[in-house]
Amino acid sequence: MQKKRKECPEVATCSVDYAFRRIGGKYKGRILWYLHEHSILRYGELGRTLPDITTKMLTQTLRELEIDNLINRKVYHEVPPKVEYSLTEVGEELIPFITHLKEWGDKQLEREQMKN
Amino acid sequence: MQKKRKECPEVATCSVDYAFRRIGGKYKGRILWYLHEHSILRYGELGRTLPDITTKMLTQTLRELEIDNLINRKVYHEVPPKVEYSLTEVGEELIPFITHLKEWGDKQLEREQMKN
DNA sequence: CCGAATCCTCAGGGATACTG
DNA sequence: CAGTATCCCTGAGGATTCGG
Repeated sequence: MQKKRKECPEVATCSVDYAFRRIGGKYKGRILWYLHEHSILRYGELGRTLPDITTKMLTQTLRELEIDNLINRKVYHEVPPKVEYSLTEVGEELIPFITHLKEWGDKQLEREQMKN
Repeated sequence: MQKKRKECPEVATCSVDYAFRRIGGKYKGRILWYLHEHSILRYGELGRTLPDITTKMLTQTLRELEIDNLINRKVYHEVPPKVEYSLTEVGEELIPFITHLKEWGDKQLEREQMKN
């Protein structure tokens, strides 16, 4: 264990780890889900949909998702500015599994309700 | 945005966020996946399967998964000691979606190979 | 309206040594 | 073998201010 932490071959080629690094973080799951539900959302709309996020994290997270080719960013050069975000095809491919995960979460939340 | 960060109702009841908090972190995805692949793994076997993990994180992560009722911990009171980990039913319910995610990751990794 | 730029905090994680 | 116990550090994320 823990020798040569970086460049570890197991980690480098593990698709589970690969995928989790791409959708990990505090907000990526919810952003992908909301974009799926609404098809298109503007920057400000996303911000209101995630009440606990700061502009810094919103921008940063959107950039990462864009670089990983999970979302599209469409800029309207108007005044006032307008930017729309939507899922790419690759991003859409993640939806079935986020749906699965959400259903699981709903079930667990219900179970926890039962106890109280 | 960012007023009253904690106890935000949207976050408290969002099942997507709920689920991601339970399977987030650096190792949980891989641990669940390996436990699914092997059915039962001992502490040391898990450690060898995740070459980049430390004993501290391995123990800590296993405890969290156990508290969330995703894995079973079975202790054999022998010398030398022996502890086996396996998925609970609730944990098994996550497998279809981790499978989905893994397939997605494999496909992305292939695409990245193509470019090089 | 949609960010960029700073500065800062803190918790997730790492290294190392020790134990029943 | 299967952990504990410490100490430590990095980087994800937060608060605030400024700009086109």
